[in-house]
Amino acid sequence: MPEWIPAGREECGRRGVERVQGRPWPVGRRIAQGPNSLPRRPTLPSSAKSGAAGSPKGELPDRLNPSEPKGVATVAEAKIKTRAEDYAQWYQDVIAQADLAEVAGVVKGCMVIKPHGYAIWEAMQQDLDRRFKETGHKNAAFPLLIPMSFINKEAEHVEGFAPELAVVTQAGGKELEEPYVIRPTSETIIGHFFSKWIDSHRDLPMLINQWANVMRWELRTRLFLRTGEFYWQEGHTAHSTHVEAREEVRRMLNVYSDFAREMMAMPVVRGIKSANERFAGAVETQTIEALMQDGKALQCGTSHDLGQNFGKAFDVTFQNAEGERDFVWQTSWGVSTRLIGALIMTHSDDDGLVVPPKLAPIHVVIVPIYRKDDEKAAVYEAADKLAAELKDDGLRVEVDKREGMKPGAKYYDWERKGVPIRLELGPRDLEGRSVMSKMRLAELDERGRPVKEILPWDGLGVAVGERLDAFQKQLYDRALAMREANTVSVDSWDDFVACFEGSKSQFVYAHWDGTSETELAIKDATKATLRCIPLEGEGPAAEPGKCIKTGNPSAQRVLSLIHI
RNA sequence: CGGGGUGUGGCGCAGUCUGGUAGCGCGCCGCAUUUGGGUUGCGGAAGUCGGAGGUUCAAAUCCUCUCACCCCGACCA
Repeated sequence: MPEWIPAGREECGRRGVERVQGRPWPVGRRIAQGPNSLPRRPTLPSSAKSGAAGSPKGELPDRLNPSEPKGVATVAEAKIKTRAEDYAQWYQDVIAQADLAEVAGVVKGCMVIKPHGYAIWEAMQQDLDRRFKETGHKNAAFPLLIPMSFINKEAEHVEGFAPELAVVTQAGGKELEEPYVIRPTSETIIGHFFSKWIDSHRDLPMLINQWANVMRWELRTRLFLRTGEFYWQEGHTAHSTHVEAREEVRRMLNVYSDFAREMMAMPVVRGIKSANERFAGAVETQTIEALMQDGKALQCGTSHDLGQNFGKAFDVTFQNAEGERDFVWQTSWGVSTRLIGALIMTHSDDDGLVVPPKLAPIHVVIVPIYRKDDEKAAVYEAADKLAAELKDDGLRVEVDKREGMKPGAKYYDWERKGVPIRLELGPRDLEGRSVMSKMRLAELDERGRPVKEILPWDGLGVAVGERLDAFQKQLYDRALAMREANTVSVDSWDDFVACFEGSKSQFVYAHWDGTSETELAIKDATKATLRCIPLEGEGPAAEPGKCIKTGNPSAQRVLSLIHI
């Protein structure tokens, strides 16, 4: 084995290790070696069942990429439908195979988020919570049940939410005098408390966030994307001026877009919703929109300028420095467990879940390889030691000691679950004080086998950290490339219609005359909805033109496409 | 709310038309075998057939009622 890494020193080389915000793994100060700079192990006998050759898995510039060779059907392919075959089924299969969640079944439209899925949500929460606190917000909790009369106080709010309310009419064995609704969102009940808490401009701004579950009785549900009950965070703030409230709306929208980009490795377009798509009761709704692999858009987060609407409905007033009483200016903003759906549809592939390392429940899985009991004991001992060291480096590590399962079966299992890096550790590695490492999106060699690399024990944490960094970046670049490849600007109605022929969908920038009538007419004709009017710096440069539908003047292009 | 469908071991299904011993695959448990890309064999445990009523000597199967969930459309983070 001439290419084998020679035995190294005892220490695991964590000197010179530092942590970076939002990045739990160690990062070496020394220059990162390219992933291909280390020797590759001699080739192993290839299994007859090994999957598709060609088509490097690390690239997915086109969505779906239906021309991708399928190769011999494997067990994995039988368990997960390909995206090209049936995108909706693929989505369900990925969730089932990665053990993220399941349909509750006993409760209509609701889901059970399983530990592996919830861990992703916890990672999201942790980072978002940090960002909220850094921008001055404090967490609080308000009642799950809201008096029906509260919902009725804001005209547009009632109208918007009435159809999806779940109502409690009985409690303690008696009919309630006034029914409660299970919160669909908390503007009303928080408005009530703001009116108690706010009296002076010195009480402002009031910056509150709540982590909670909410219920909206949806007619059609999909795991994570739209369920009867979901988990989210709702920020609620009150300000003394509209200008300050609008700054808050934009600030939190940017928190969301930064989070999407940095943590989820997901590019988003920031924009303003049309009147039709606006939050019920808001003056303006700002949004981040992402393009999924099937060409559809997903609204991933919203930030609302509530104006004084709820202030007036709940009598939230304050006395300003001049001694005059005024209604507060409020905002609200939220992201939900839908983001997990966005994550799946942005990065995952036909082999299962792919998660960016910064949100991955498990960064590294160590698969021990052995034949005999004595080998097993030695390999387990080494695996535990390496795992402990990697954990010391801040990595989330799992040693897969399941008995009666061949290593190959474990490989597939962890790949379906989206673990970014797998380390294979066997007797030969013990001799060489090394491990065989394989990335979740490893390219395939000329013979269709995934490229693996040998990493020495010495400095393993740093080497793994570098690879996780590269993986995080690779995912973002790939997602951005996919979005760019599926974004067009059109100027004529015919070109616009062509963008949505059949089941096609993509990001389309087009001129619109700004009226709801035209927006609805376009939707009727093409199923395409207006996702947002892009903020400055998003999409093509703002330039006047003519509406593709009516020919009326338009100040700038808007983003339109079919949504999920 | 319309349209369609499904309820049978943990999961996926067959059996229902034509009433007569509760079946199959996967999973699970045990033993052996295997282990660097989805081992194999033998043995085993596990089901009030969604619920109620009815017909019958006999009901998963036929009749009536009922409940729940899923999928497709209209609403939405």
